[in-house]
Amino acid sequence: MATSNRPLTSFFIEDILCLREEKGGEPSGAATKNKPPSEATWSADGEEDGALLLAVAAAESTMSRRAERSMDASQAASPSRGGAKQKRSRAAFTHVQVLELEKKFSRQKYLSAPERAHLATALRLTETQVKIWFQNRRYKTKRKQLASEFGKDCFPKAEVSAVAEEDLLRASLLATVYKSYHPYRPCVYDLHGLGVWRPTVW
DNA sequence: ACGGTCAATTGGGTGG
DNA sequence: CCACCCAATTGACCGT
Repeated sequence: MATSNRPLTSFFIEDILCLREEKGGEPSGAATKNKPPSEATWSADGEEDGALLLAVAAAESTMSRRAERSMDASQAASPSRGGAKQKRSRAAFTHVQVLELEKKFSRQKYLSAPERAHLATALRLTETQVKIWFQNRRYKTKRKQLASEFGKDCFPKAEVSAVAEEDLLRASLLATVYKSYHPYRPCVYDLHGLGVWRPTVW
């Protein structure tokens, strides 16, 4: 049961706000029985942090209207513990947050605990949020892939693989981000010749 | 209105 | 137990 994991998930936003204030503090309860950082494999990721934090900071000033409203709503619905039923809040991650999550996901579908903690801190999300995002993302990818494979039977020539489809998705996401924040350069997303990202488009 | 998207929840399973 | 996973569902929010 997830409840053992996170009993009061409706207070996620509160956690985020706490994180913002305490700067990297652990969200209370849940998912934070951290293993020792033995598996802290920050080979290439360490050097991204600067840019990452910059990007997140920048994103905060150019936060999407949707996310902004979401935050406002969550604050308005600040929990009166023990009172009436809490209206479930649904956080809307900023473009940059999603972008960084996507970027990470494109390289690895699973995160170790330290990796998750690191990413969560960098993006100012809770570890649980990062975990759930990856969970949902994997499931989404799988569904898409199954759908496209099923579609292939009906339309054998439709070789638009799930991967290519996702590239398009990312590309459009990138477009949105860069339109709203130019200094965050797309060259960051060139995946060492993997051909996943096409910064030259920009 | 309404359908789509997506973060969050639920429930069942696995491994250490 | 606990943390994590997948799969499915729920519910808030958005564009139309």
